[in-house]
Amino acid sequence: MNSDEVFDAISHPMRVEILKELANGPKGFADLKRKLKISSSGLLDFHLKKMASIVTTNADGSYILNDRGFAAVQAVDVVARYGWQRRSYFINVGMYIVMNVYLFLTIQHWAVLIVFGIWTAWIVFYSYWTFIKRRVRLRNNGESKTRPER
Amino acid sequence: MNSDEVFDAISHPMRVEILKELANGPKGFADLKRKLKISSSGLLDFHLKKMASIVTTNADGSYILNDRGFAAVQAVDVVARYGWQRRSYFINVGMYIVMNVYLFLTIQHWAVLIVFGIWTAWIVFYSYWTFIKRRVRLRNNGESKTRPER
DNA sequence: AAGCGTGGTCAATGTTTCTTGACTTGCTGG
DNA sequence: CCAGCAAGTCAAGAAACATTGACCACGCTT
Repeated sequence: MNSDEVFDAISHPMRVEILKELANGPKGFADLKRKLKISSSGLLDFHLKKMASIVTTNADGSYILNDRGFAAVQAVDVVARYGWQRRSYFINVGMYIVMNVYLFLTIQHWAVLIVFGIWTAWIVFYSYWTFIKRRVRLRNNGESKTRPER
Repeated sequence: MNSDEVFDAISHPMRVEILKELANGPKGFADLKRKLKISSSGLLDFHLKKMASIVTTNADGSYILNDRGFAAVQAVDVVARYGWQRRSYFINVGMYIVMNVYLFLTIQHWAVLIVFGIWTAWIVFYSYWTFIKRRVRLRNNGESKTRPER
């Protein structure tokens, strides 16, 4: 999926508003105009045209998001929600440790090894995903401050 | 986190390139210039200034991403990777079913109920997250086609 | 001390994007 | 049958963005 187009389509505050409106279901032209308090039809038309790569129309002519549109909704979400991934990682790993220790102590059965093995594989993959691919950091690195204005 | 600024900062192909470069570690000015094959210093300066909300400098003056910058990296990733979420959902649920049936048949022990209970809770939450919050769809809904050019 | 590399700034200009407001077309209720 | 609304289109101007190229200051090295 070519992301340039998608980010172009959501790089204006009004378009992000439109995206959020459409994430809640199909909306007609006048409907969007009212909800976003846009006085000019031309303006809404302009922005809808800029969003052509993520918005389509359904059978009755209402605007809806296509797959890339929903991807865009998620992108907005990810940006708004960044910081929680660290926490959910610790919850996940904590659960892994507690549950496996518990199972080992309570059940003496070889099948527990299967559960343990698969769960361990999952945690290894999840750690790789979190820290290597998604570059979530345990704490901030040598970041100092924003570039000084001169 | 105000997402408008973040999407503004990555709404140009060159800035996405810069983002990807910086995701691999700190880079100096001339370093970025070489890697991205930019001939003009002014151009790089312009784009780095547009990215001020997601890029900062570290102690030795190299450019690095801040937290919002890494969120942006993820946003790019999410857009590029949309479509895999459906698949990973099915893999996850499939694993849940196979493993629990297997455990029930192999181990006759009440502690299996604990595993089953927690795992079920997780699957319910995961389904909610996937379909309600992230709006991943099992198949396309009444989407017809892109808005016709007139 | 002259030249080179790093790490920029700034003004000017061309290109795009945004916004406004006037206009069109088709349908519907009174 | 015509007023009014939905759903737009389009031209023109203002504002923002992208790019170029000239310039500057510092440190190193030969």
